[in-house]
Amino acid sequence: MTNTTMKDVAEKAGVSTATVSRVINRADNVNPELRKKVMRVIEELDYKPNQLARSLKSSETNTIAFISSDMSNPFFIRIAKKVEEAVRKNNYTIVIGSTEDKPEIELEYLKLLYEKRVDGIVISSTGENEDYLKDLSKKIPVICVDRRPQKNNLNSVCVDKEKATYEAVNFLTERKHQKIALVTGAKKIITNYDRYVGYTKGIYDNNVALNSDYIKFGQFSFEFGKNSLLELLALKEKPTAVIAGNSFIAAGILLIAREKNVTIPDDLSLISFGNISNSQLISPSLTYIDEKVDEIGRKASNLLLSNLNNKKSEIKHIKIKTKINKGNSAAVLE
Amino acid sequence: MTNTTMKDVAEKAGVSTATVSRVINRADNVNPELRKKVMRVIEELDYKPNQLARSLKSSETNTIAFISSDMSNPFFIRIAKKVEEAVRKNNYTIVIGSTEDKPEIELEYLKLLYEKRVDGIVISSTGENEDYLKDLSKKIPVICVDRRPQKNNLNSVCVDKEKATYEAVNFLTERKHQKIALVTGAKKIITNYDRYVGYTKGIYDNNVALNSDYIKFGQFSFEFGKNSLLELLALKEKPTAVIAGNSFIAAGILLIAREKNVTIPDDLSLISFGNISNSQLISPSLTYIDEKVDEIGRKASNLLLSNLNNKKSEIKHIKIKTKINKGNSAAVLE
DNA sequence: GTGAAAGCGCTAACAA
DNA sequence: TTGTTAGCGCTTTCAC
Repeated sequence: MTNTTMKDVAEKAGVSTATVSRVINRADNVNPELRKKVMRVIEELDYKPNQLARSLKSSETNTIAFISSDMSNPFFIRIAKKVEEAVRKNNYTIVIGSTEDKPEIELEYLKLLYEKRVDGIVISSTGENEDYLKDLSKKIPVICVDRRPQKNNLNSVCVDKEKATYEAVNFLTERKHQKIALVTGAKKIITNYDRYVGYTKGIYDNNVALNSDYIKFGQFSFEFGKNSLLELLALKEKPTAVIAGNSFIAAGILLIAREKNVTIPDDLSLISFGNISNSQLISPSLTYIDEKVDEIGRKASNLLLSNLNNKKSEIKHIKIKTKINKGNSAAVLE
Repeated sequence: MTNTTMKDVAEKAGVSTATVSRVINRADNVNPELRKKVMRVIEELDYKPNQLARSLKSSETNTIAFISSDMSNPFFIRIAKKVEEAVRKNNYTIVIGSTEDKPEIELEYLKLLYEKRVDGIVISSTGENEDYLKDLSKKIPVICVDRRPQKNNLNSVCVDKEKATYEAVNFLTERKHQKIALVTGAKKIITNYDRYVGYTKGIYDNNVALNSDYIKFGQFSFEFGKNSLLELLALKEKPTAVIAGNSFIAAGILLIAREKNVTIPDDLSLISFGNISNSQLISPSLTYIDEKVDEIGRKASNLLLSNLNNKKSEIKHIKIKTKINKGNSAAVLE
């Protein structure tokens, strides 16, 4: 079951491979008669051009990579989906990689994908392989999404997590909260640093006492949300409000609150980065920071495509503005 | 910024490309001295082999494709993730495609991916391009997941939806339900046909009256779940139980039930294919058909990998057994 | 152990 | 308009 090649078609049609190539590439300089004949043979032989060979010549694979920590996180999926839709229209396919936020896996993927000569990369990076990314970006477009590059100048489409967190603190202090906790993902991840900075600045500017017990770094997971709230509830000075770094954490917090009869928002206010799944079925409705996920996806795709089409485009840093979507999970203290 | 090639390395190291090739492929028949020298030059030049060229020779791309209707559906994501994990360990990358259940998009993807010479395909197909799939399967392994092939003999790893639905009907009749509705996805999709058959057989075997108003085909969506329940509630003879074809539909049903003050399970029982996201936060807990999603993913990966390694493996049909996971959404009628 | 050379399937410059 | 040919970057005989 060996594959039909252009040569087979050429022979059977009694023409050269160049002519076959012209036919399948819709070049106009080929005799209509011949074209028809070739087309017929292509049909008969069920010939399918080998993109590998094409790519080897053109050094374009029409493939882009999407790398994130976790492809089962709705946040990344929504971005990936937008990117997929956008690039498909431009005849690209998309290969995906989940790194579990492990730098080794990330690096392995980056190397592999470069060797496979993907035409571009969209990545939400661990941050540990940034120099490698910078090198890559000299050869193919690299777009950082959600997590901003730290020391290198790379294209990026990110939410301003610092500002968002700062605003969340303001939102809470305006509602008279003074004991505000921050529960978020791993310390190493730049977005959590940004949340931390936004948080501490907010605390400072609002003349609130800084309490280190209120700051929890861990994972973006349901479990971590649960455990963190358990710890916070065990403090002598319980917080009156929590800012959750993502929706998995928020869900964990909601669950423990319910189990421990901590009423949200009466006993505890909660603001989350991003809304939780099936939120319509869960009460109270969350007050959450809308990260404009689709906008991230759209802008990242556009940036990628324009870089793909124009090698010389200059590096852009796009900041997505968030807004707080008011639900019923944040109360005003008397 | 032209790429370093094997030739560059060979020249700089003063050897032939054959030797370089042997070095990077860890062939044993190369002088340790030379090997070191070549390695050093590879480092210096930061040489990365071009997989495209390799693939052209070997006709293996180490890439597999995962095609489903909707990559943002948790059901498919969980399967895809299992597949990704499994194939990554074997040095494959995974390219994904969402078809939105449109046969044209599916066909477009299949053609494109074949031209790109993916080594294998895992697909949850619309069913409309099955002959094309069969052709493909003569060249590369094709594994159908979740949706069984209809007329062709293709590898498959599927849940027995007919049996599962039949059992759900039994489960409900045992609890004295006689007015049971089925709300599921599009009629064209084979799994919905199977659900329909399982449903009607269950109705027959339990001597329940068949009521066509109780059967709703539509989409696997939240919206369709909502609209369907609205319609069912408008009937003179309202059903006492609903079987939802997937968790999106179930979520829609839960929402409308809540809005219309229809208490589940007191006023209406609900059984869903698959549990909903954040189920811990939603009450009542669902009685659902556990489709063993991870098992599907695992078995599909294994089947794929064994086919990849052994071209002559025979076609297998793996049926996944479901089981009903009892929650609090299905009541016993007095 | 090493190199020369052919070839994987295609495209594109150049000739005819 | 069409064919010849070289070459994309690599692997792999086959000599040496």
